[in-house]
Amino acid sequence: MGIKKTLLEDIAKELNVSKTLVSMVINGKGDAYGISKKTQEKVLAKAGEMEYTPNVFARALRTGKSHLIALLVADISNPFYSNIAKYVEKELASKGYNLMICSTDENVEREEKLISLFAEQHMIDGLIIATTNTSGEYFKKERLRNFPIVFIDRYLPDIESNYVVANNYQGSLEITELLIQKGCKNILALNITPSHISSLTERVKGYKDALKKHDISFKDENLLEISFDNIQNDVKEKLTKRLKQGQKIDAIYTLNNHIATACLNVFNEIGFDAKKEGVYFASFDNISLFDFVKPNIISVSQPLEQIGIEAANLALHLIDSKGMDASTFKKIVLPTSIISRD
Amino acid sequence: MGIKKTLLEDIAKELNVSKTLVSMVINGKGDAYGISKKTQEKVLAKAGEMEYTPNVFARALRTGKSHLIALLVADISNPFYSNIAKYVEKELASKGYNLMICSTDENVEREEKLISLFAEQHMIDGLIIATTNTSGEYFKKERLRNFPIVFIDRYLPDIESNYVVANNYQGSLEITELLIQKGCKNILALNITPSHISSLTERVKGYKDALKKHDISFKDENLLEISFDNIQNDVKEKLTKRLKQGQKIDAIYTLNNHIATACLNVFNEIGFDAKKEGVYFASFDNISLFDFVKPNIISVSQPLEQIGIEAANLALHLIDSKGMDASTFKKIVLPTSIISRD
DNA sequence: ATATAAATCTAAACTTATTTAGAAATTGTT
DNA sequence: AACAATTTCTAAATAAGTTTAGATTTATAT
Repeated sequence: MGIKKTLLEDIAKELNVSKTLVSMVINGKGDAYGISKKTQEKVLAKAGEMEYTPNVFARALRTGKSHLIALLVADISNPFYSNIAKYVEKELASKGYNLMICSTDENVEREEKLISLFAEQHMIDGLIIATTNTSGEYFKKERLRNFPIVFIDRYLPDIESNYVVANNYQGSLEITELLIQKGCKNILALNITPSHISSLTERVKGYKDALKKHDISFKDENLLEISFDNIQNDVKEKLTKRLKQGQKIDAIYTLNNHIATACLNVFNEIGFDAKKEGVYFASFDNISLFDFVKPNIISVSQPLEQIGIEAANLALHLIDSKGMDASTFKKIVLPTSIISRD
Repeated sequence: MGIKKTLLEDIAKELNVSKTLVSMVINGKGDAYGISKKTQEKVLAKAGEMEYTPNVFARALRTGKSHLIALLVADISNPFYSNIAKYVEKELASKGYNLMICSTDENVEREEKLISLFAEQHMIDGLIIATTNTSGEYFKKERLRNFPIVFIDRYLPDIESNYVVANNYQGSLEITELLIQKGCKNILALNITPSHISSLTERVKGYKDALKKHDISFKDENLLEISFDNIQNDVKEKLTKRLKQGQKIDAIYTLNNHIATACLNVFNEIGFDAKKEGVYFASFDNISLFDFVKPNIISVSQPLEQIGIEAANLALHLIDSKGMDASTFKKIVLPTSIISRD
């Protein structure tokens, strides 16, 4: 292993002091423990010279703090999550914390295994999670009580929790209204099923309420439920079928970026030209490349940077006020914006 | 902190055995240490019943292994990296390792700080990195000698190292040849500068060699160097200028997905319609949404999954054969493919 | 029954830091 | 100079595992 790592004890020996003292100084507690300025300087100088870096495991073992926070997302390759991840990391780095990003692959068991590994064993100090779980049952475990957890994107209705989400209801309401203003009456919405996920149910609610608000009656045939396991094929089958029967569609509105991409693929496959057909295409979630995609996409943009920053800071807050504040849950709901691309 | 965590000692006391024995059994070394089957069963049953999970810090402190591998990328929000990250994680998870993904923001100091924090302190067992460093100097440090490091995407020419990269030269050669076959003579390439990065220099080389191979002389005015700090503006300025002067362009070829996106933005801004102008648009790197972007993009697709899997396994191999194998470096170069989208 | 070998188990050391309780050195007071 | 009060520092305990060296117990051979 190349060269031996410098230990506290090595510095202590060099300076003929105790490792206790060295530890105190290096942790910035020299003044608090009444170590003379001169000694402090000596220690810091020697530590620098010997390139001392503390062993994080020994430190974490003793203190119970790792300065590590984990971010669990369903799929890190989804730009929605990878962008949030970037901002979470940046914010945490500025506060002396490191981020572990893990992708659960929308797999509940894997999510629970990771939480168990990281959180229950206190490998991490806090957890930020876009959960794929549909019930809060798992999070009620005794071991997770009082563990700092921040939900992002999605929260679980059946437990009290701290969360940072976009205003899915409002965003969905607004984009639907925009379509209505453009003259659309028959707006076909595509949702993922099973969708106990809070963000999606609220988007559906926003869609329906917008219709109601403008006296358009909701029709079952205008909400396609796409099976998560088989998005591409399911969109192809159900969309093709719907396009052929039922009332003519004025707009297609996908409730997340996954379905949007699947739709675009299907448009290509079946040779459906939305522009020619006079059909608007809209989607919740915004991806920068949407700017160049044909057909034009009207989209709801979530404040990714803000979600990241708020989630990071909320996690740090929970860590600092461990237990003190356990009774009050912070629920942060951030506004979305519509990108219309006419 | 809710309920007290179960310790080895707790199990030992319950069963009236030593914690040594419990540790051995739990680590699957019961047979090796000659613990009777009956006792082993007893221990495992009790451990399950008491929901024992080992303290990773204590374990790592004693063994020097954390079963953690870090993946450092320049920008996790870049789909190229986030996709690789997904596959690396999946592969490692299947082998009992966990992945820490960190984004260095193309910032050399941050990269070095993270490496120092993770690798030099042995917080991680291995490192997979798309380095933003331009020289291998930092990696020659005594402390990093023999530390398992796998470079991905980019390697440093001035040091011997283990790496997994796409065949950037070949891919660039092929896409340039494809453009030439389509009748292009004046192919404008846009590169990032400063580009000591191996992947980019090889793409430039592939581009130039393709021209040479087809007896087309390379012109300086057909290779724009875009400043990394200011991609968008720089592309706008230099591309606009080039479009107005010099010989007419037959194709625009961006050397990575960042510049491709910047170009698309500029096309929009200045109202340049590549199709109308009869200009092909090509880019190294492929993003799934490219399928729907106008103008059509001819692109070089890198084998993201394969890169991820190979990198993960190479890292694990290095960890296993710590030091044994230090003299032979594995250099894995994977083939790319062209996606032509006519 | 006794010595030897094999099987099974354990006490204590060890990993590297932090923290507690208290010792030693210095300063101040009379 | 004697005693108290500060200031400065340290030995030892501690975190929770793994590993080493060796102790017991059981089985086998004579």
